[in-house]
This record gives sequence, structure tokens and C-alpha cells, in this order.
Amino acid sequence: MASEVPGILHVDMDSFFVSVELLRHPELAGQPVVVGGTGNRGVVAAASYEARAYGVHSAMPSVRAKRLCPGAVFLPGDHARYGEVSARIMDIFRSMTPLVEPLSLDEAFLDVRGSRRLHGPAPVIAAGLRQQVYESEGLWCSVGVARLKFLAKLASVQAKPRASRHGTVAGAGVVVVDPAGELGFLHPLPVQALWGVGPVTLAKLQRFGIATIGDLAALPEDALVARLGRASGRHLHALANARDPRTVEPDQTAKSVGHEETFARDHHRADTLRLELLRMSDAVATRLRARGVVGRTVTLKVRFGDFTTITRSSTLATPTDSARELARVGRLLLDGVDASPGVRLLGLSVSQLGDDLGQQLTFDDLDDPRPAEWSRAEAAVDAIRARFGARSVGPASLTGPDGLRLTQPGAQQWGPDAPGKNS
DNA sequence: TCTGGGGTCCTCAGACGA
DNA sequence: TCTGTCGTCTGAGGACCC
Repeated sequence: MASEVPGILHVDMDSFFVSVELLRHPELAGQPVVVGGTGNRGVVAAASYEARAYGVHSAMPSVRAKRLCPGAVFLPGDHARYGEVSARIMDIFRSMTPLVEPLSLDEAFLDVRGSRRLHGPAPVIAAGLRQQVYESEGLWCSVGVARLKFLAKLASVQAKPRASRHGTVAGAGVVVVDPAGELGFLHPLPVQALWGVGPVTLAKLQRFGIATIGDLAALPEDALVARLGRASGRHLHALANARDPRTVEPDQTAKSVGHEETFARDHHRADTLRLELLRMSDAVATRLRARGVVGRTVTLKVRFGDFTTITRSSTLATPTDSARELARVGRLLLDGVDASPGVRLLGLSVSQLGDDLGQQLTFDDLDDPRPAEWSRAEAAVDAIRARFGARSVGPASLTGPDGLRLTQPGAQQWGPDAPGKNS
């Protein structure tokens, strides 16, 4: 096992969103820059290393980031642009190996074991990729090289630049975990470095005096299962002992499609929420049809002003990609929720996805032919939007003084832009 | 002083049929 | 016929990831 040559790469773009913005705004280089939600309920999507030196980090409320670093330049995110750059970078990765598993816009696993004869050993490929991405996009990335996916991921963290009050400290760029030195690399690391150990699991482990991955590895698997449950216990025990059966999966298909939005102000009225739900149903159904999939389980998510969150779901007899059907089921679920305390967030998602192999008629359809007609109408809507733009056509009830209020994927990725936008 | 959005996966409980 | 068990599905909630 340990004689196996490392062939898994984890590539992580350095401060991706900020770096893309700096290409457009080179005058901001060297300054604290924060990309993310600009409203009171927004969060930080990415911070430059200069901003990180002040304690700003991603997922932090924007309000707090402004307090910590008042001199920072705050920029709204441009999800569409990051997607375009990401697609080009993934193409560079695929020119090295077909086995590329994107994790997000700025991260991917690569299995380069089959590329050795063409491109050289994995560390050479890693260094070449870094250079190639920089030359073609002007962006740096950090690469971890190891025998296993999670070790490659931990190695890429070590390869990254670091923030300090005296400026950015350059990272190694590429870190290779030698198979013979895996446990020596792994065991001194803090246990929260492991994938799957978040705040809750960390607190549980700390209660038993477990601080490092080495502490975790020394614990019998049964003891870990008793504390964390079967799946988590077994999983973390395996990782702590440098065992990870997961392979690089290039063709991951989505298991759910959804949309959720935090409102700039809490909504208390059911009729307002129904309109928001209609807008979200339209957005989700459009994405389902664009991917050529249909879904069976519709889940409504409601977060109240005090942050308590509930979900209500319903599984359909026949899978759907229809906005009208999603809105109908979503409304039934919403009718069972008391919105009067104030709703902060509303979300709608569809799971149990399958390929759209043409809609099957149900017995209900024999009595009521309208679903088939609606299906044709929604296909026509897609065609009109493809030709004249996403906001060219939509449900009449979503028309306002400024035209149609429709939802674009990623348009509100990091929270509402400004207070008072929603009523 | 507050806590986004888009996901995946896990656990647990209850219903139901074999 | 009744009871217990097992597997599967569904629904709800929660932890975690970037």
C-alpha cells in the first residue's frame, strides 16, 4: 500500500474570487479586499490575504468584516464571471487527465496516475499545472499531491500562502506527501483539519481529550462509533489511519436542485411568501429543464426571524420539471406553516432526480389534459428566454413596476444586496 | 453581533408490506 | 390470526463542505 506512488492531486485556487476581481481592478493589489454580500445580512465569500490578516474570513457576516477591517474595499461578487474563469481552468486540468472531479468553482481533484508517461510524475505535473494556470489566467493555485484524496487536500492547505500583519507569506505552491511518511504528516495535525470534523464533532471529540489526528487514530473504532455514530465513527477512524477508499469521480451528477433566499427584511404575510415561492419555483423548474432532469421530492425550507429552521417535503407520484407543479406543491407545504412570527429565508428544492424521458400520463391527466399543455407552454417559455433573455417572459403575478421579478442562479449568492429591497 | 446559498450525507422515527 | 422482525420508503432535522 505505502509503496504506491502518489498520483492524486488536489488543486485549490488561491483566494479565487478576490484574485479574479484584482485582474479587473489591479489598482487594489496589496490592499485588503473583500468579495461577498454587501447588505446587512450578507456574508463574506472571499477575503484577500491582506484582509485575512485582520481576522476577516469567508462565511463571516459582512457587517462584522467591516468592523474588523474598516479600510477594506468591499466588492459584490460576480458569480457568472467566476463560473467562466473556472470553466477555462477546469479545461486546463482536463488537458492533463480526463479524471477531473470539480468540488466547487475553485477546487478539483485530479487522478494523474495514467498521465505519467505523457506528462511525467505527479509532482512534475502539479508544478506544470500551476504555471500553466498562471500563464493562461493570471491566477495562482496551490496543489497537494498524495496517494489518497483527503491527504492531497490536506497537503494543498499546507501549500497555500499565509496572511500576516507584515504582508502575505508565500506558500510552497506544491506539497507532496510521501507514501512512507503519511502518518508522520497526518498525526500531528489538529483533528478539525479532517474533512467531516466541523464545530459540533470537534466539541464532542474535545470532550474526550482528542486534539490531534494522532489522538483519533489511537482510539479503537468501536469507541469512536459509540461517540459519533456508525458512519461518522468508521469514516473518521479510517481517515485518521490514512485509509480512504474514495476515488476521483469525474462524472458526478447532481442529486438535488434548489434555490433559497434570505430576505432583506422578514416577511410576515402568507401572500407575499406565495409570490416569492412562485418566483423560486420558476427558477428551479427552469434549471431542471436546462439539465434535462425531473424530480419527485419537493422540499420547502423556512427559516424564521429567530433562526429556527424547518423543512416540509412531499413526494410526488410522477416526477416533474414544471414550475406550475412545483409552485402548487410548495404552496400546499407553505399553507401548513405559520408565517406570522416573521420569515427570514424561504427555499425550495427538488430531489430524487432522474432523466427526463418524456412525461408519463397519469390517470389524473386523462381527466385533466392541462398538465401536458402546461408542459408545452413551459418549453415555449424556455425557448423565448433562450432567444430574448431570461427576463423576457414569466408568470404575470411576478410583474412589477420595473418589469418581471425573476431569479437568476447565483444572483444573490452571498445574501441580499441592500436592505429594503424586499417588502 | 450575527449568522448566505447550493449542495451532500447521515440519523432517527414512523409507516407499511412481506 | 396474531405477533415480531426486517427492509424499504418517507419525512424531518442536522452537520458539514466550499
